[in-house]
Amino acid sequence: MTRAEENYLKALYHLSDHDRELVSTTELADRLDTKPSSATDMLQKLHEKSLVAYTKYKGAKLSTKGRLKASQIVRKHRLWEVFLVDKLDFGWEEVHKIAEQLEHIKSPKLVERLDQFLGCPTMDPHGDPIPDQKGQMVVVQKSVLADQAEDSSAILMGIKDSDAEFLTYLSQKNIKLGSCITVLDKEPFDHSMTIEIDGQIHFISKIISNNLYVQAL
Amino acid sequence: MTRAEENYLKALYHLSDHDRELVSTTELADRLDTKPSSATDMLQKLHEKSLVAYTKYKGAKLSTKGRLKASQIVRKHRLWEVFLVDKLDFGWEEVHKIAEQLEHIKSPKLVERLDQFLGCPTMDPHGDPIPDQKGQMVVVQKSVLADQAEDSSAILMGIKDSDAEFLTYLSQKNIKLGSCITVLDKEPFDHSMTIEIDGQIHFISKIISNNLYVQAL
DNA sequence: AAATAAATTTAGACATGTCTAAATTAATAT
DNA sequence: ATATTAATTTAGACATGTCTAAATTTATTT
Repeated sequence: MTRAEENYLKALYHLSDHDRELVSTTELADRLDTKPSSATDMLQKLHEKSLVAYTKYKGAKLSTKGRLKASQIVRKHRLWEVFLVDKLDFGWEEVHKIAEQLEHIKSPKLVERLDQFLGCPTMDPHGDPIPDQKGQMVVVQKSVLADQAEDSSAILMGIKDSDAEFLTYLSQKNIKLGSCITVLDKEPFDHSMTIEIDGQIHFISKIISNNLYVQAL
Repeated sequence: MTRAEENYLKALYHLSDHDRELVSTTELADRLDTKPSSATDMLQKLHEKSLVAYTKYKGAKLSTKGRLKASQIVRKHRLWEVFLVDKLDFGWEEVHKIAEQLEHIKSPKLVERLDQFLGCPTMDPHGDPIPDQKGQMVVVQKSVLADQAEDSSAILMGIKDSDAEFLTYLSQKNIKLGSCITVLDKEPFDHSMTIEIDGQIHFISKIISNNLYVQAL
């Protein structure tokens, strides 16, 4: 298993996460910041290895074997993120890039020892679930802050699109996983809202509120 | 910096450690389990990058820049080894192969955070010194158990050639860093010796006693 | 249903790092 | 000092993963 192969499997895993049946070469190429022709080459290779079901001009999806392999990479990625945040005091916006390297370390024993060392966490620092060795993970009801009713409260459970910039934005506003958010006001016009967190008032746009997973109280 | 380049720098670092002035392509190739022609190619490339001083048909040695780079890789290798042994309870014979992967992770911040997390250790699990950010490390008097006088005692400080098989052998005999070793008898014939560790008697050959660094008491 | 547009694949090229086999240089022996 | 041997380098090839440009297939439009 080369690093490139692993990256393609992981990309397919995430793209088919949102229940798209088949992933196109263009989507895949965009995700991996490469060209569709490169994606084609790799899909053919992964198909040969029975990790991907690929039909010319149609698209690709992971085989059972491929999905398991991908989930193990995601497992490693998220466990290392927990390590970086919980043990080395990194901010949640810093860990993704480092975990992208660490996820390729090959040692099943290391993964399981790390898992135990961290207390077998089920969620990573962004609220994403950590698959177990078999690829299973806890399923959480994902509702989005944007859909929360006025004058109701909710706990921040996860970040939908956790890119570094957005995470920094949240940190600056002292918004973190587990924070209790109260919706004070919703503007019907642009769907922006006024919220309260730890006694502080914030105005957030719909783009923001749509990116925050919450659990209603 | 590619992984291959890093491996060549590290190999040069270790080979010139024992104060050989120039390293030959054959030595380098042997160490990296590759062919001399490949070593030549890489040496020319590293010379271009001013990481290595290389003269055709003569040999190569690290430049100041190259040595610093190499020491940083060794630093990472040894810090990760400490992590694996101290935090994840790996045996000292298991960690080398995993650390060979971890040493290539690129994140200066990670290295320094890890260092602090581990309590800024100066030695790795095999008793080898850990270079600091500038490549400096503690210099320890290295005497070898073989040179220890009869009826004297010494503390095990390090392993000269710490390959996995040898380390497993030592673990089985309950010999570890810090163990107090008393030389009961030295056989002048083959230089084998009888030693006592934690009340247990062992007979060891000169090959073994030559591989154990000790500090006399 | 044919023509155009968009997506996808193929062909051929390049970079990296490796190899084998041949050529060259250095070391050794007579 | 020359011949032979050993070490080293060069030349040309291959595998991986990428690219651009051209060819092909699918989707869309009229």
